[in-house]
Amino acid sequence: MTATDGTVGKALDVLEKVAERDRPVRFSDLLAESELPKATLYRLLQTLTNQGMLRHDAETGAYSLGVRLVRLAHRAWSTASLAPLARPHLDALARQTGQTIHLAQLDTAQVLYVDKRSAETPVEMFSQAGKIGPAYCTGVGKTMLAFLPVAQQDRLIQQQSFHAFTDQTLETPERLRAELVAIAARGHGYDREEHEPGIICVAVPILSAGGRVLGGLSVTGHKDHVALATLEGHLPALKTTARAIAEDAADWAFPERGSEAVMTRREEDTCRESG
Amino acid sequence: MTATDGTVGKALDVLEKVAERDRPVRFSDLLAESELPKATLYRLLQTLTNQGMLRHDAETGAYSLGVRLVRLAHRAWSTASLAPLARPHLDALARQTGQTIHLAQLDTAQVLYVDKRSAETPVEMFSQAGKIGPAYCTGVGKTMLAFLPVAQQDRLIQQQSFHAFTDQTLETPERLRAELVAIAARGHGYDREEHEPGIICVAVPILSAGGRVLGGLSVTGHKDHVALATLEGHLPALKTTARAIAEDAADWAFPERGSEAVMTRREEDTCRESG
DNA sequence: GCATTTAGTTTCATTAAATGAAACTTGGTT
DNA sequence: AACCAAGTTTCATTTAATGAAACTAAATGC
Repeated sequence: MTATDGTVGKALDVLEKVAERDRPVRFSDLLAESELPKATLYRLLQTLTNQGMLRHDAETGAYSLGVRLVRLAHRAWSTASLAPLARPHLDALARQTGQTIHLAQLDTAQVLYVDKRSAETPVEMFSQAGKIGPAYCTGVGKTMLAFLPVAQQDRLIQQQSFHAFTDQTLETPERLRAELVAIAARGHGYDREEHEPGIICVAVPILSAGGRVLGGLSVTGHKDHVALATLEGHLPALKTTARAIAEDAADWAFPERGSEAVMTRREEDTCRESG
Repeated sequence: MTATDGTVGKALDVLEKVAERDRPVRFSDLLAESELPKATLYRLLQTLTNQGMLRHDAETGAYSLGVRLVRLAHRAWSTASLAPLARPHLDALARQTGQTIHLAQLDTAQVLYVDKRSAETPVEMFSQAGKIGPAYCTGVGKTMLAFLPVAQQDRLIQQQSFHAFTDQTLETPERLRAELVAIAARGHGYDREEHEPGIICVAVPILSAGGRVLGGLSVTGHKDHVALATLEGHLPALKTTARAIAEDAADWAFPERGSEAVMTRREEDTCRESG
């Protein structure tokens, strides 16, 4: 991001710029907010369009994300995210707790919600997921940070913006660090209206056998409807679910180094029963 | 793809290579199937990892798709595909017909299924969608091809592989071309077990006001369970749905050049009610 | 209807970055 | 201990990216 990473880095930045907007963007718009000189940006856009990562509407002249990205998206979703594998576990947890469940992973210094389940809207996948949030003031965010190796933790703390969303938000690296120590000692984290007034949650980390942070899991509620103590009551279920997800992830990640083993879990990527 | 497009093209090819496998890939595996020299591949992988497009597991040394791609996924999905916008329409159509519905778009010469709805599994989004299939032997594929400008149509026909999935598969460009003419004249296409034995479908194109192919829509069934005539009976509903989707897409794509207008449809990309 | 601005595209000498052969390091084998 | 395989680094060479500026096309103003 900062260390531009050559041409590829620039190209990906451009891609990101297009992705940020949720409407097609014209060349000049991108040019305005980009450091890049006209010709460079132009050629990058051409390349990305060529590659199917962007689409260029001939009529309006606007760029939008391309279908190739959508295809990669599916792959990324089912390979890199815990979501598909965690699905049944989240379903069970949602049913059991009757509360809103979040499944998150770290995207550099931010929290990426990869799935969300609420009691009311039973199965709502990609529509709700895919969103990002701050790490320093959310239950899952802080909890994931808490279980990171110190070096990485320090780096990410420095990257936090420490905006005071509410009067409960931890506003300094020091306070956050203290909180992380407490979370690590306790084994789970809280969100006490630090991001949004009224919203509270209890979160646990999803850890690999080696102790690596795979993701975070939380039960969330509004304090007018549910007490923090009630949410804490779901801790055993949360922990069981987190462990179950971690186990499934381990089975999947590398069953036995190098073998092309079983492959039961995911269907082929070509659409059968086509139409 | 063929015209490597410089460094960016190569980097994206590498990304694709990783995406193809549904397990983490080791450096040597990629090296084996790549044209690129060791050092070049190595640096590209580093760059992509740096950029968050890939993840590199320190323990196993394997590469997998990164979370940044998952985040882009959400964006691509909700921006570049018809899926989110078509959702309510598909729900209605599925309810009305009681059959399996496919929503597809063209990804270069292939069909990309962006959503699928079946009577049995009511809402199943990303898990089922995102898959790709051949254009020359699926209902949606042929139908989309049929409504393309000739130049593009010719180009894409040349890119078809014409593998005989079943004994019904159209095996030559000539036969396909004849079929496309018939589809264009008729306004809708069929799949008569051309891709999978037993699977039949009726498909219509989703066309913009200007006649551009936005996507394809189909009702699919197994011939043991439903007659082609029955599926044809759903044609009015299919057409209505296709038109409705096209209209929504038009409204969305460019409401009034350059204005930052209404923006009612999609929520902000940051997660509220966080957890 | 002509001049002018704005948006997008192309050119080309310069410069920076990608390249890849080979050397090196690391960890596991026989 | 010698060997081998996998991954990483080096560095002179080559190639491709760069960006200022010129150009074109369309839209807008006078």
